[in-house]
Amino acid sequence: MVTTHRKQKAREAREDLILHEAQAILLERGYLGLTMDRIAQATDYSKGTIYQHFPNKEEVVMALVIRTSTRRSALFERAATFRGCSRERMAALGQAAELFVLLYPDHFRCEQVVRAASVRHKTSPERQRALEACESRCMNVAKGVVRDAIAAGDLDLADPAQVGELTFGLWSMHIGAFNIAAAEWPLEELGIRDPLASMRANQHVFLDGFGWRPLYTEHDWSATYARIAEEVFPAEFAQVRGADE
Amino acid sequence: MVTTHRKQKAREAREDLILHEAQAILLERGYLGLTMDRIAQATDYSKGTIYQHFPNKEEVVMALVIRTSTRRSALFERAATFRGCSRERMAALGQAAELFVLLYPDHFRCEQVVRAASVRHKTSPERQRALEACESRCMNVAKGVVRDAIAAGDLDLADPAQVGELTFGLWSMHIGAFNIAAAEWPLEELGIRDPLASMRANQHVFLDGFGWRPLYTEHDWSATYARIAEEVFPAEFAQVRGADE
Amino acid sequence: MVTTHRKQKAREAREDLILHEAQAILLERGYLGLTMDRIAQATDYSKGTIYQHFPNKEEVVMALVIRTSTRRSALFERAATFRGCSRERMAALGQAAELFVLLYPDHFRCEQVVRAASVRHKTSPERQRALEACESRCMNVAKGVVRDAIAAGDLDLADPAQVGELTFGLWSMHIGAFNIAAAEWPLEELGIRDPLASMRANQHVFLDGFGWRPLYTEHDWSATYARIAEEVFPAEFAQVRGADE
Amino acid sequence: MVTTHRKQKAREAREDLILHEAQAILLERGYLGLTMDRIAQATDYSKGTIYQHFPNKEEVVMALVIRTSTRRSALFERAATFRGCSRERMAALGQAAELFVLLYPDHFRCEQVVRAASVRHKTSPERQRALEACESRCMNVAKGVVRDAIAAGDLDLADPAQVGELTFGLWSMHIGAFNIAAAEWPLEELGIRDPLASMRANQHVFLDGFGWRPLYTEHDWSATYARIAEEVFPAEFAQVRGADE
DNA sequence: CATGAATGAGCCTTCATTCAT
DNA sequence: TATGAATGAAGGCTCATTCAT
Repeated sequence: MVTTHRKQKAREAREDLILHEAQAILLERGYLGLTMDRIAQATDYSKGTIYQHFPNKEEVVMALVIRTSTRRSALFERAATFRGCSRERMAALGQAAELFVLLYPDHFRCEQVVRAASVRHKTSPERQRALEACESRCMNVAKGVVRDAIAAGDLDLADPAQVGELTFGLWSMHIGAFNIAAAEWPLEELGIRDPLASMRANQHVFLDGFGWRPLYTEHDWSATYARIAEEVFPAEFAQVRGADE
Repeated sequence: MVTTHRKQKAREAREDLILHEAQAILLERGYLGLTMDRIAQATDYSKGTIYQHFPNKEEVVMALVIRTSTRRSALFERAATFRGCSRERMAALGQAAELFVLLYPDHFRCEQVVRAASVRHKTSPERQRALEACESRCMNVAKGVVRDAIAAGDLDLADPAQVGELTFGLWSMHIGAFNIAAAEWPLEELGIRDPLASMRANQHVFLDGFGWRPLYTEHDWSATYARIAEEVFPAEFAQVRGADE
Repeated sequence: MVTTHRKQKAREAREDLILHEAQAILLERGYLGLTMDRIAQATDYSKGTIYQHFPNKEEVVMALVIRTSTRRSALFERAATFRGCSRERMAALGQAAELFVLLYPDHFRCEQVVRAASVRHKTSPERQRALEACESRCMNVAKGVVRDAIAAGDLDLADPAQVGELTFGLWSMHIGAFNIAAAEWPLEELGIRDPLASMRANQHVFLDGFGWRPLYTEHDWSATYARIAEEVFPAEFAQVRGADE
Repeated sequence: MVTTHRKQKAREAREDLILHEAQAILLERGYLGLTMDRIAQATDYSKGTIYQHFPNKEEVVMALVIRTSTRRSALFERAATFRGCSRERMAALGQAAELFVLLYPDHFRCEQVVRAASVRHKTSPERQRALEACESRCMNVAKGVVRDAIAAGDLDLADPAQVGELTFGLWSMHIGAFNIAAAEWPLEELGIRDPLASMRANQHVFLDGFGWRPLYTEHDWSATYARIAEEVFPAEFAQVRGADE
């Protein structure tokens, strides 16, 4: 029993090491540059051992994405606990999303890889479901905040179907902004220096469009953001700021 | 002379065929599944012939994207000529973007491929510039309409820099929505059936947030859309509708 | 008749152009870098036209080598006419060999290529014979001078077979020195700065070893070399010196 | 431990086999005819396995040359230990060079290949240095004997720089003679039947030219050569003679 | 005659995966 | 259970040569 348990722990540690190194390679050399040989070399294990953990290369990348996505939904769930009015809580969600991007700046590219049908379909159904679950959790957290806003009278939606639509709008702005930023599009031509800041501003405009109270002009948002950073993500912000210097 | 001309035409036809088949393969099997061998086989030409048209695989994809992107900027430029108030003209631009997606539903994925630096940097500088030019044209058309709105008093922006930000917002919603749709994300969970329609609604909310008049509730937009379809894109709409049936 | 003649001249001019460009390519990019495509492009003729002059790539290189080798034997024959004693005439031959290297510094590499059996055997027997004839002429000129030396009493050889041996000795020193120089061997380690000068000195030592009079120490060789340059190769030396500046 | 050792040996055996077959192909079909495919086929290994030993074709040839060159410098070093006067020791060096040619008749052509800059520059710096080291050792051995001759009063050189020149002379005769022989030049025309013997004779003439005592005519060289064969290279001569029959 | 599009064998190299030790 | 040698299909690309126009 004890032995089994110890072995189990060793196994997990190994798996973590593999994923850690795989991620580093993926970021440095791209998906085509990620080879089982290189993972073996980086981890100091043999190729055979790698294959005992992951039946193929696709599963490695999938596991990578799931691991990070799990952290994202955790961030979202923590953000939703922010003690504030509904729109403040939604701002906390936005903060979580931004924070996630800062913490895992390359996850986006990894996820794109797994999104390619040719890759995803080679992975096990369990892992596919695990990934979907991560996403569901994020979206449901967001929907919950929207519903709370309606319940609290902060937001009036003509149609309950708009709950999903609003969420979709925020989400697509987020995804789109990162896509654009990652793709080396000529943002200077638009006068955009800090895509993250612009995106945050635009999301507020969008929520104002829905009439979600308090409107952007009715509230001291910088105070709210300071509180979010301090009350919900103190450790993460410290980490992000530390990396900056 | 005549001979030269005929040869030139044959060459172009060949190039078109290659691009056509390459696109089909790219969509079916992804970028990694697109090989020069397969292009050769699909076009019934030999590999050598393919290489006489395109010096490498990356240039094939690049040519593909440029060809379609050129059509997009043409659609945008036509949309901007719509005779209506400023927000109606912006709606025409949105219409152009939607139309483009319906006409070339797969362009989006192709473009993603070329966006990857590792691919783009292998193509000739001329092609790179050509692609950038397409994008610039689209963005400048959009910025022009925003500026016209300000000049006409339909829109008040606190800061002229917001011209770019507004454009960026619409654009990122557009890109994000298609990314999400293309990635087989579980949109049903959000109750989204028609991502295009949802995106259009969200963009109106966004513009309302900026106070761009006439607001969504102040105007008969379905009449406007009907006019756009009829006056600016009659042929295209016929084609799209025809494909539906 | 006249037409035929004119055509013949045009044909030869074209052939010269082809060889000229082929040589340039061969030198710049090596044998593997010499392609029929490049020759066609450099000459502004089509590939088909090139093939009407030379049935394959090997023949091009062969023709190249023969053309230059012919010039070498011409230099040798002229050198042998130098009016001086036998050893001075042999010095003139050495001078011719050096001059040739200066005039056609890359011929050596071209010749190496043709020497490879795999290349030579693809060329026509006539061309193979033509190349051998060039070499024979050079060697016979040298042998003639040796025989003249014996006849004049300047040289005593124990065995008439040594006529060939002496020639072979000079020749191998020549070839060897250029091989070594061309191969980027670390000559500095031997303190050799100017392989050509060293080779000339060594050849004199060699002839001294045979007792060919006048010995190196018995004669003002610099005066002889000056006379050779002036009387036999005035134009060539002018050309070589001109290139130096 | 034992396993590691056995594996190491197996690896070396494999490498030897690869080099052996590669050499055969190189000699039969030339450098261009040497392909990784053919090596794989000849060794009955797959191409992938070959690449696990040598990262590219150039390295294969380089390894080939280094392996044999190492043997050459060993022969040289042994030759220099011959107990005799200085000129006898130089004769032993000549003997080593001849022996080497008889033992590895094809090395010469392989070396030519590696000499081509385009090939050498694709190999690892370590291998490049290893090859240079081989050559340096040979040349230094020769220079050492020349210096000993001067010290012993057997040789007077006007200028110490001539130590290198003398070495260069012998060396170039050697290289040149083999180049000529390998290139299927028409040696019969010179009456040369045995290029090796002629070269040896010529080298003696050359040393006589320097006045290196004892001169060719002052000494029983056949006795010296017999002693060299017996005292320094008994095994090698047996091998060479055995192959003759 | 000139042209250059078309061919297709062939080259070097990579890498996911298997399996004997 | 760990290892890493072996595999071999596949990929991108080149180029001598042919032949219809």
